[in-house]
Amino acid sequence: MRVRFAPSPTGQLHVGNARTALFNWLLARGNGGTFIVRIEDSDAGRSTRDSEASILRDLRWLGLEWDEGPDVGGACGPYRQSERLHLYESYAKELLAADHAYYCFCSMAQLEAERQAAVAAGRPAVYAGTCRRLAKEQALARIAAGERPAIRFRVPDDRDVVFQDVVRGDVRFQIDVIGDPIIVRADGTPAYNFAVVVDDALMDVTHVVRGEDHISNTPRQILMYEALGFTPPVFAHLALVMGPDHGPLSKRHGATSIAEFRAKGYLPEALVNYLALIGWSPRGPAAGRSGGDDVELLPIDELARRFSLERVGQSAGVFDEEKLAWANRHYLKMADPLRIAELAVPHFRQAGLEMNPDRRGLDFLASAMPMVTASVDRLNQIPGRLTSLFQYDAAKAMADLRVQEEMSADGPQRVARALADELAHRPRLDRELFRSVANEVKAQTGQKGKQLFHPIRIALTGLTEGPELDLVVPAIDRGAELPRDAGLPPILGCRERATAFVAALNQRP
RNA sequence: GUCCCCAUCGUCCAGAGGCCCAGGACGUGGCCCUUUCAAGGCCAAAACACGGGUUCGAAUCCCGUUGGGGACGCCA
Repeated sequence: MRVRFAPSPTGQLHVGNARTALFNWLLARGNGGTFIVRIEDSDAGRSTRDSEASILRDLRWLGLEWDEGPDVGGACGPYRQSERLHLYESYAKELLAADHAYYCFCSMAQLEAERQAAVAAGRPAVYAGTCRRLAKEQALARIAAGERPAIRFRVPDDRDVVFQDVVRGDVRFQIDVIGDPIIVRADGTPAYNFAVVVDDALMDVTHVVRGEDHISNTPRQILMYEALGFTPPVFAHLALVMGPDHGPLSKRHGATSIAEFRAKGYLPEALVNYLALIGWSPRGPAAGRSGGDDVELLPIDELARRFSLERVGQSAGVFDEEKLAWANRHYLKMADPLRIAELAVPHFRQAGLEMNPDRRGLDFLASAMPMVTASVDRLNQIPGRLTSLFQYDAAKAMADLRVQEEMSADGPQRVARALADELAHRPRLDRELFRSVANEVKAQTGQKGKQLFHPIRIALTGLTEGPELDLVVPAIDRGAELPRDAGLPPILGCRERATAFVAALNQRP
């Protein structure tokens, strides 16, 4: 089995295309097949190397490694259409010689007028066939005279085209709605429908899995396979991914490119897992209705093991970022804290916290991850959840109305003072020490439960909400012990915080 | 306009004639847990687009309607 993903390098890798790539990858990996990446850059004007590089980078980031491709080579290269021009040229000659193709001198304006006339008359908007019957000598003469024709494939007119689509079943196209497609443009470059056929055939692609937007190209491509003497591959057309309004997914729905999702702090394994769930389910008929195997969150290898084209759905799916976020939370919790810490660093910087942590700094950040990964959707929310670590300003905290309100009562004030006193003669806190301190404060003030812990939270973090104190407090004091050159912003210890807070408390009107 | 595809809870899926007065997941609501916000646990509401057939029996098969999507490029 040989499958391919063939993006045209004209922009970012979109979630829809990424899903197509993923399904191809799953199919190949689940069947011991070969996954090929081919760059469809036959439109030189729109294709860029930057775009190619970013698409390849995104595919790698998703973990969709390929066996053959532009940068890794392979037996059927080159893998950029722009480097295969000689091949298209030779096959075009072959088609011309066999009269399966002909020169077309029609002007764009003429074509456009014919198209409009056809639509107005209620006829299919296909090429009228003006140059179809042009004698070859005549065509050659016009070329000799300096005209630059395009080359069209001659679609037979005596039969409909029927093919078996793995996800759609039998698909039949009436032949009269298939116009003769251009296979070589006037400038000599190959057109899409022709280049794919030549490439897929020469690369021995056995299964073409692509978006449904290509389904209407399939009959002409099949005709070309036949004219060229190649055996057509198995086709599978995937329903498209839609936006929440059931329209085409677009920027107005929010992020649409893989790069954007990465930038927002989604993990590749979450994106891959979620994408696999649009139009496919790891639950087979075997799962039954009594629940059974209802697991949707699976590692990519397991997805590949279970994947089958036959089980791919036929209807379009709406992209649901909420469900993506759910998958992301899951993988955030599963992931190695050190990895998450490393991934979070750029987000801290983006949030305005300059840092360049070394090993010790990263270990510290990693130690703080368990208290946030459970309560966050994405990496870019981590800094916000951890502000209490790096930013402590007693005066600023006292300026908060909610804080003022809470601290206006006698009980909370006594808690804050007792806490400061207690901390004054204590070493840096770990979890156990913090508990004993809390107990001591409780004994001295008679405050307990919420009355006890909320003031402590405010005094130590300056905030009225945040991660569990049991976790934050030890983290703060671990951070306070970090050497300056660990590459993190300085962290004020709990003792200093409590003292500063009481001072601010005393100063307020 | 022409052709092609699609149609189960708000969303993603399960369902391949009786197992379904339809099952799971996300989201939503409620409850529990809890020093806060979350997380987590439990419970609940929520769908077979419509109309005709076929059949003893249809979410499942057929036809039509409606609705949605896609394609009709010297873009891919």
